[in-house]
Amino acid sequence: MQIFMHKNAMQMHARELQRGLGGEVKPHQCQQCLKSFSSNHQLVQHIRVHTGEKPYKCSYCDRRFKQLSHVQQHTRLHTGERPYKCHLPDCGRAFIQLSNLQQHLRNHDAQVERAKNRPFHCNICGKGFATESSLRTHTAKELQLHLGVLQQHAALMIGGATATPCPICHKVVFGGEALVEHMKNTHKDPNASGVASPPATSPYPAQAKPIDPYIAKRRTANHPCPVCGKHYVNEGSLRKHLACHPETQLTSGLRMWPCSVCQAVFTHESGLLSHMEHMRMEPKHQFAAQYVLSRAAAERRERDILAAVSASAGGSGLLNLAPPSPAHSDSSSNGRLSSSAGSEAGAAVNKLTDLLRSANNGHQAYGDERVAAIAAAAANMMAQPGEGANAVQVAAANLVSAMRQQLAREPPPAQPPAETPPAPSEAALRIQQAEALLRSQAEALRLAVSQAAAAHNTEAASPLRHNGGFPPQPPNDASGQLSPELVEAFRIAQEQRLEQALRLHDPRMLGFNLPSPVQQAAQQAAQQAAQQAVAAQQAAAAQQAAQQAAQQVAAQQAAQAAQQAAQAAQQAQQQHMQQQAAQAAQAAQAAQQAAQQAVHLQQNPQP
DNA sequence: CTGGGGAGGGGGCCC
DNA sequence: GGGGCCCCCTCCCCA
Repeated sequence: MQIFMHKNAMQMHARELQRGLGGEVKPHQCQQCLKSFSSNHQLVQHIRVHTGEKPYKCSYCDRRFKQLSHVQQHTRLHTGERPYKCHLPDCGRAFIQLSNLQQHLRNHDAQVERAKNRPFHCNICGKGFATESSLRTHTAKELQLHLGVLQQHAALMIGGATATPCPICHKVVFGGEALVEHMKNTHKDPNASGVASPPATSPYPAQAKPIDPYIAKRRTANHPCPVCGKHYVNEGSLRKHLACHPETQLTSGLRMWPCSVCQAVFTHESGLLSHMEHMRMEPKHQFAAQYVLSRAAAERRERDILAAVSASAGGSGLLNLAPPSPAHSDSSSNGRLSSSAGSEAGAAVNKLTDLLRSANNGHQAYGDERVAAIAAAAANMMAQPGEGANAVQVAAANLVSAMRQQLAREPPPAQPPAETPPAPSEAALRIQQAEALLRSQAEALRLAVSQAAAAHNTEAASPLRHNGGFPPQPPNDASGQLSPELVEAFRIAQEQRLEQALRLHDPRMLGFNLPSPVQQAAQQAAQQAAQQAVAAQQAAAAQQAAQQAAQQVAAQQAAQAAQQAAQAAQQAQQQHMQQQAAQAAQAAQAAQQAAQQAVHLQQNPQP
């Protein structure tokens, strides 16, 4: 590039010299501006500047130009041809004009220079800062904005691989059937199929009559972002905008592995890992590389540990649930407890599984193993003998309550008639939301377990207490054995945490040893985690109290308490007091759960 | 406000 | 002489 620039500069300089020294005669002068040209052809071309004449017309649209070359350049807008490609690794951008590529290359150089001057990078948005203090200021100021972005990402992640953008309007629908419905209803396409379009070499959808991107752009701002819905007048603006939505790579059900630093995308995890390995010393990639590589290593360790735990504890769990791994589940068991379980907890799990299945509206394969495993784990803990209710049991009750509430949630009041059941996409979305909720509940459960273990500090406590709720090794004796369902529940919680850490590029969530510049941030994160644990404990205590009160007094009082707590939660939410709202909501949940249990006890008095 | 890409247009050179 | 191509500047829009 440097050579190129020098060449151009030298050419320009040579021309100026030639003119300045009078080496070239320019007999053709414009009568309006008195400019001189060496040929009549150039003069005629120039005069069009004054007359406004545009003799060259685009064959694709109505635009006209003064020079033929400008038509040719413009035509690339219609054909999509981008002959000037950036040769730099991990870029691959292409341009219609060479000058745009040259400017782009200059921007690359400028970026490298800025990266040198700004070595402190935000783990979330990637912005660079010259000093650590300015980075801290940014982190404190932009936290709300970051949270918004992360929530947006999380919303799409709930959709996961079933989130499919419409090839015409780019609206995101969930599932192939929903896409078919959307194509029929919105685009009047009777031949719509849910099959994703083949990988397009062009950024525009493959159709019998291709859409002219330039015409489309000139007509209206009809380039909607499939994630946030904002519209852009041209493809470039949308593509630029899409850089802030890495999850838009999740099209056609094919999982992609994007680098959040340089926007490079890989079709396999190994590609991303080798990319990070290669870029780990580059300043902008430094943090992201460390976390991505660490996450991959941690996941490998997890898989090994789980395999060891399953091998040693398999079949000896309190609940004889089929192992959660898809490889071990089949259509006959389908996550349902065997009849040998026979316990009340087993019945509860079976009921929950049925609820899941009915709410799933026929999509039985979706997440059955996971949610059934969580339910089994929760019921398992509830059924364990102990000295009264403890935090773990209460948290488990909370989990089950949340599942019941989520699964019993009715569709919106304006229900369609019975002959027109809700669209499969809605049902699938509800299930996905339910799973997201259950995952967060599993995380809360993990916190409650570790908090309870730390508080009581008993020797008989679960082996979870020293490692954040995740069982790292097989138990030593039969009394300390964990059921595979419980292992799965905690594995899911851990997996969720890892996903968050990956998306945040935040080492604090992984608990790794950190380099000194980020230790302070890690301490802050640890404090926040401790606060969360305290909040969980408080909520659990409130639940416990409500549960006991309901059992001792009456279901009516508990129901009243639940109503009051729900009102408090609503009030707190209105005041944007999210933490208080969460606690109140948990209390409400617990009270409701207590009410249900009290009713159950009244109806089924136990000996 | 700044950075970056898209796009239009003027002018020069080569064949 | 004219067509074709290239270089470069500039403005606009968007994040």
